[in-house]
Amino acid sequence: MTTPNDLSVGELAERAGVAVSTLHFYEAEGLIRSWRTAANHRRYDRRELRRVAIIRVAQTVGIPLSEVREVLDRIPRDRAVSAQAWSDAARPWQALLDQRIALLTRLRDQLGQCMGCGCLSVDNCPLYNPGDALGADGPGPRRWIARA
Amino acid sequence: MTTPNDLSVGELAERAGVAVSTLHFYEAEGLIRSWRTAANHRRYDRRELRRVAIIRVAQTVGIPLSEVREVLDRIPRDRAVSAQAWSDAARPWQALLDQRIALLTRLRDQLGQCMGCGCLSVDNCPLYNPGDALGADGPGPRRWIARA
DNA sequence: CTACGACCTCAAGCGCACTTGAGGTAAAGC
DNA sequence: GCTTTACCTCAAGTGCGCTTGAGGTCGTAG
Repeated sequence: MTTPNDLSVGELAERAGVAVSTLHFYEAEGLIRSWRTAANHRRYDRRELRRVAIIRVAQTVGIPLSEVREVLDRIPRDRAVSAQAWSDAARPWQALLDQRIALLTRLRDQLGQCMGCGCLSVDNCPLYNPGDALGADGPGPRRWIARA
Repeated sequence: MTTPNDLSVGELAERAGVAVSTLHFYEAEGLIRSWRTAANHRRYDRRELRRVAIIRVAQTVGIPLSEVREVLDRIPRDRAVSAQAWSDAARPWQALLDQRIALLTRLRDQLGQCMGCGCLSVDNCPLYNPGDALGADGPGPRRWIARA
């Protein structure tokens, strides 16, 4: 049983729209935090809901969890957080979004033309600039994020 | 040695800005095609360069290779392809880009506010709508693609 | 008293998009 | 002849973001 101010995993999962296993995972990754009941069950402060929501939004934008953690780590848990502080935390992501929107707009406007004209190549295509968007080295899936 | 009209893997890799291993991979996945010399070396028609370029651009936008293949498969190799045909092939991706740009714009304009106001939740946040963008089921990384 | 559901842990699996490594061939340059 | 370089194959590894499975605990309802 939970009070109106703390949530079980099941409850948090439902309210946040994610699987219980996902919350376990986020917690193991240090993105959210819980304490335990006598029965060793997790309890979450209601405010963790906001963190989960932010994680999901960031995922939508393609921000890796490691970066989400960096942002979340700067937000204190022991005291009230002003709306301003949250907005400030979101600032770097807004810049990222700006870049990303610009890139996609460029792609949209030129894709048909470029595919048609055959100009696509490393040297001379206005779109095809690998360093621009696909910077990741090493194995694993390429991430599309347009990094600064 | 290659004639001006066909390329070795190394040449194609350099001109396309990808690793040789990537070309091997794309070929195994049926995205590009080659024939072999007497020494069992791959030779690519120059036009494969355009295919590789398109694959990379699609990757930038986050389109999975399976879908890229579907598009490429509709483009004939045995005859000249009109600019119009290429543009037509790009059409579904343009629609996707439109959606994606709209989503990101929405995010950019509301992220700071939403993070600040604490409205983020499944029920009532204008941004936080999981079905909207994170539709993938099952294991594996979530893809952010806003699917139609 | 037993069944049920919700929770727990830990290890392993999965899908994608590649890369890396081991072991080998074939032609070209010194 | 020897070395270098470019290529070949096939199997296995990598990183991310989770899910799945096996095996177990706890507390309430019937």
